[in-house]
Amino acid sequence: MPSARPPRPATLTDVAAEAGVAPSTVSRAFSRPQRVNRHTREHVLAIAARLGYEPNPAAQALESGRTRTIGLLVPDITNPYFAGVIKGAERAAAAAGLTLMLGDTQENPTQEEAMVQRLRRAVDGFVLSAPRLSDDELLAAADKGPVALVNRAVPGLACVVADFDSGTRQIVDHLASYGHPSFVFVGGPAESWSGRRRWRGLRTAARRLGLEATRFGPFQPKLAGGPAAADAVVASGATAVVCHNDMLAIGLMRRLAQRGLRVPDDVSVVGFDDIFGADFCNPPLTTLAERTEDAGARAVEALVRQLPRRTTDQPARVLPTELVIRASTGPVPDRAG
Amino acid sequence: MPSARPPRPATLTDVAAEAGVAPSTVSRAFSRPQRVNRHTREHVLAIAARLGYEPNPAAQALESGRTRTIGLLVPDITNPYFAGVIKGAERAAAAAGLTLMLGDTQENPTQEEAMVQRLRRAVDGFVLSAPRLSDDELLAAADKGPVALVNRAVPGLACVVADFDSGTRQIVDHLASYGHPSFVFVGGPAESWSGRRRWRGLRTAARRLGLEATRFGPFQPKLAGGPAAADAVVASGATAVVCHNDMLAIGLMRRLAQRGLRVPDDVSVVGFDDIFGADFCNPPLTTLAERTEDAGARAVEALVRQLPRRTTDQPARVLPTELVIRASTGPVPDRAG
DNA sequence: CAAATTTTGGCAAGCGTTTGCCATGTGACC
DNA sequence: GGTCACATGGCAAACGCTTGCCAAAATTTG
Repeated sequence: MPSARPPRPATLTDVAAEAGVAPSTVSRAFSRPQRVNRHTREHVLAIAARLGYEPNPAAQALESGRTRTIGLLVPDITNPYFAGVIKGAERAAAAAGLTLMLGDTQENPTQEEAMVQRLRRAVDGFVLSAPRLSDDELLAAADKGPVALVNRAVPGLACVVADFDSGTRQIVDHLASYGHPSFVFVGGPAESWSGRRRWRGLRTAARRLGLEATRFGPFQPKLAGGPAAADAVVASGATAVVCHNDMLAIGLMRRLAQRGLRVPDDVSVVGFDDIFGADFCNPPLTTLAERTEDAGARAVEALVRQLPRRTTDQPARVLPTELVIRASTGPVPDRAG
Repeated sequence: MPSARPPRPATLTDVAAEAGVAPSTVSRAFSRPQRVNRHTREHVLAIAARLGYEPNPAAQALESGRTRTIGLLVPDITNPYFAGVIKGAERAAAAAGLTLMLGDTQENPTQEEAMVQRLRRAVDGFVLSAPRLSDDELLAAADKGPVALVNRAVPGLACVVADFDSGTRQIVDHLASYGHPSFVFVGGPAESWSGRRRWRGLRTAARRLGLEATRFGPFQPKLAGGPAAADAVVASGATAVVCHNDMLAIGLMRRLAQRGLRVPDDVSVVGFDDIFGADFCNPPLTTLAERTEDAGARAVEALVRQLPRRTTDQPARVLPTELVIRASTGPVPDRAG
């Protein structure tokens, strides 16, 4: 063994020299196994293993243009809803040999745009979860590279969305069955597509069943948005509230409790997402469950599918939703007067 | 304007040609502003802006060896504790112009090792949150590149840890003040350094105050670990329980409720972390709060500090903890017999 | 057995930057 | 007016890998 082992990490060239073949052969032994004789390949692989060779991703990316990395942007990492999406995406990405670059856009369209810009050259594509960007901006982004959307449908783009039509109908059915003549929808950010979708579904279902639906908001889709929403609800005298998401619903319930209102005796509360915590808050929250990990995983898969070449048409993948009835909803209160 | 705008993204060379300078000048205009005449620089920058030039990160990484990216590995993304760490790390990384690569190790040392291996060449350094690897393995990893640890202290490595000594003392004081003669510690994974640290602190504090402390476990540090832990606790007849973390504590409380035990009337429960949900579960959980976002941010800062050159010595940064007393703890029950 | 075909491996040209080194221009200093 | 130092810009060699193209070898075909 004449050649000294270099102190720096072994390169493909080192392996080639040690194995007595050309660098191209080593490269192909890894990336196009069938392009090289089995015997040669095994020899090369053995040498590579002995030298502890690991390809330099930067060099690979430079030449091939592929980074084996995808960007995942979420509005708020600390919202357990997105934690689920991240987990699912991470799993699917790992399965595809891809690495995840994570960005927290802080519910901010400007920030989102900036992150897409900044990461664009560093990733092979984006999964955008609940993006706050406009359709046009999203389309523009998709023009420069593969994109998959979670809970946002834009014609022509790969989308994974929850089945809000059926879900909102379930919610309204549930409320109607308890005798509520009306409800208020506590809305989230105006830019939220899923928020608009939820409201649309609720309103349609309400009309069909003869309930009256009112929309309040916008409110921050976090615990912190709850108090303001709760106060508006109290002032309105509503008997039932559907909140933009569980964070808001939980924040609202806490404020309601502070103000002496009982859930569900005085007010029924429904959320969206079925996040971690929805089943052990007090009372346990009735909410529309979404398969968040699936959503993340499906989005990555959709992205992977367009990685080699962009496919022509991408049908929106819609995920089932399911109303989880817990203790935060109940019959309409019997208020004399 | 003689040169046609290329359809592909503009490269540094394009900018150089258009500006009538050498590529090296363009490069320096960006990376070493003071190395080039102000007039020239402004001209170059203007051309670059007009051409929409953005440096190719792969090419930069290849030549410079720096990727402007750091890896963040956590045991479980869906644990809100780590969501906080991630958020803080993301913020600090963005502030330093760095991007985060995220990995979920699934509480699995093997997985953790594999991810470090896989990402090593793609990042400038790692933040390892609650790593399950052994000290030696961690040291070995640090030998190949910068590393910062969260809630794990290894001599010679940059560490950010919560102040468990003071924290555990607060817990035991609290329990003692309620008259509990003893308590059990419901332990998490054996590989968890912070778990060992917590137990050590509790035991020491217990001895000092004349309480008896027993350790159960290991249990999974998730909601799912709660039932088994609860049953063990019930069987033991303990009046107070300190859990490895809040997830476990909440899972345990739910099981306790199912079995007809009231918290805190029959059993007091204390957790660690003060995660999202700890304040609105039923009853609200007494727990040791940790500044998770700070922890993430500090770790990234410590990492950034060793990015240009490794510093000689890294004192562990210790973060304050604070006991949040809520409703899950109370006086020792008055059990006749 | 020669010709045609398929495998297999090597050559060399990049991919888009950074950076060490050198050449020039400019002003300062004596 | 000459010497020096410094500011500025260019040259060219990497960085480690991929890939189009070609040649040699092996295999099939007529």
